[in-house]
Amino acid sequence: MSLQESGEMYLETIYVLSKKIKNVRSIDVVEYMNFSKPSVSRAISILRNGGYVSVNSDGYLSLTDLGIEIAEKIYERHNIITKYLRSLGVSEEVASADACKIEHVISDESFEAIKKTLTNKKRKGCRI
Amino acid sequence: MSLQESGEMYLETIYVLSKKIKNVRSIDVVEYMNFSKPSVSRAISILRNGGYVSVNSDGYLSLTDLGIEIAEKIYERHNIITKYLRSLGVSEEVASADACKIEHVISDESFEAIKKTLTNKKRKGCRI
DNA sequence: CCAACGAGTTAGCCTATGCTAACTAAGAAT
DNA sequence: ATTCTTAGTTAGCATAGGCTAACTCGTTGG
Repeated sequence: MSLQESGEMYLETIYVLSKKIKNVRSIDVVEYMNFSKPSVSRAISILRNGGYVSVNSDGYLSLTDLGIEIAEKIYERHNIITKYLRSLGVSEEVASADACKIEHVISDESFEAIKKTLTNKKRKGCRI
Repeated sequence: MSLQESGEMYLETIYVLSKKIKNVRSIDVVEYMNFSKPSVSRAISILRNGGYVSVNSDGYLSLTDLGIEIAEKIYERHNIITKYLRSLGVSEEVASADACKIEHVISDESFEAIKKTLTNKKRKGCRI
């Protein structure tokens, strides 16, 4: 079972929330994503079945190794693509919103090309 | 009624086919997109209801002004994004496939920034 | 002790968008 | 003229992923 875009978003959200708060619950995901409790509940159970997430007896969510792998990949993409668009002069909000879409659909090849380009820009001290 | 990603793809396809052949029929769209006839049939009728496409008595498809506007926008995005990824060293097939996804989700702001960057690269004669 | 609240689940609806099976209708070919 | 082919439509299935309504269950407070 390969993950859909929405599954990736859930993993990324759990990952991001885990950096902010010690114990992440479904309700935190609900508030962060502005989805309903049933939507999150179902999504989490699908991710649990897929081996991406585990839920302990207190209802705290954690990512499995597989979940972390995917979440980190998406999160890195989000950050790099956002920075890249920022470097082209795009506003913070728009860059982040676009990165949020693009991160799920871009190929490894294109992403690596963008990442490399960004690194080169930095090395040269380019501001625009 | 605002168009979904799939609707944009159908419009773009009709637009592209119109450049190649004089009279575009649903069956041409079927073959081009590799979708089933019923899928295309339904999509066309939705686009017709939305005022994006018209079908004459011979079954030939044409885009309305609104349809052309959207198709041209998406088609331009496809081309510019493809070229841009190519300029970063991405292979033709991957660049085109990624552009096909990104074209539907990127904001005007980010797209214009990319377009401008590409224009600048050209002006400077940069090859990579 | 019992009511209220908070978190999570279940049931079931809705839309979008792919599909197959099976039909219709028009034109071509035997 | 009957049959075959081609294009398009209709009916209905499946999946993904939102939603609300309504339930459970554990904790907390009067």
